[in-house]
Amino acid sequence: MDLQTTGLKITAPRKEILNILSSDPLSAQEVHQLLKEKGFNVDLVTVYRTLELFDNLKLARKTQFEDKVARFELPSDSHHHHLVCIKCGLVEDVEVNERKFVKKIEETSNFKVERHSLEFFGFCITCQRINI
Amino acid sequence: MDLQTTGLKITAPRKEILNILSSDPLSAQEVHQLLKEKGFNVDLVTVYRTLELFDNLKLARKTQFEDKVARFELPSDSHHHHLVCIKCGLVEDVEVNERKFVKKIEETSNFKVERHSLEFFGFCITCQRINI
DNA sequence: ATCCCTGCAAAGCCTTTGCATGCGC
DNA sequence: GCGCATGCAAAGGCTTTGCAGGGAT
Repeated sequence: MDLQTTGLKITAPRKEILNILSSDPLSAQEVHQLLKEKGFNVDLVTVYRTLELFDNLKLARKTQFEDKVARFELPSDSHHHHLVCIKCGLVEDVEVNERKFVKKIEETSNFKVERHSLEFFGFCITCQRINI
Repeated sequence: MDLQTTGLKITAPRKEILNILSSDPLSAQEVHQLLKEKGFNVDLVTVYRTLELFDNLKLARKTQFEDKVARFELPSDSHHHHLVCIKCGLVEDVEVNERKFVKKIEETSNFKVERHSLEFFGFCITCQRINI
């Protein structure tokens, strides 16, 4: 769904935030910082509200890692997961085919699985070399 | 590791908190509430500190779901994951053999995976029947 | 003109920190 | 008695809410 078809307004902050989003999950604060660097002074509250809106409209997807800040990324066609570097914070996308798991779990547990989260934490290639 | 061998002290709050913990992941606030119900008035801050301590000593394991509150459970011998009911909040343990995934990911991505999180969200059997 | 959107301020919630008192060893 | 543990108060960080002014349609 996009903004026009819902009767919602296309505004400068919304356009800029949508531009900044990518397949890398960004926190509201990071988006806010990036906006500032580009010369757009948008209130942090507006960033939060806009990201929440985008998530509702499925223009973005909200994810949550261990660090308890919410992150937002553009939804990609393929369902994917993340590799999060514990040291430098780098986030890489990774594809995993976990349908079998979900199916098996539904069969053995009587749970109806709606969604799942699967994230990997470790060291990216750079940080492995730098030696902790 | 246990308290004695580390030189740490065995106190009433620590004993009670350890008693309350189970394989169900509980938040600090929930532990605090349960203590109160049992007649133990332990400060919420103490609960936070104790749970953090237990996690460090591996007496408990800290996990984090989507709701951004940390939860603590007794570590079971088997590495397991959770089924979280979106409606009633019930948490069930589930075992999944995901070693193959981790191995494959390390091979294809150059990431060194230290740990991962895998949680499933859906509807428990009761809430499926009650009809949302 | 209408209603939505934004910014500012403030509050809410979970969690952490500082400090003096208290308790286990 | 020493040093860690606790309680109380307060702060910190992320996020949400209230409200009035400004802007898109």
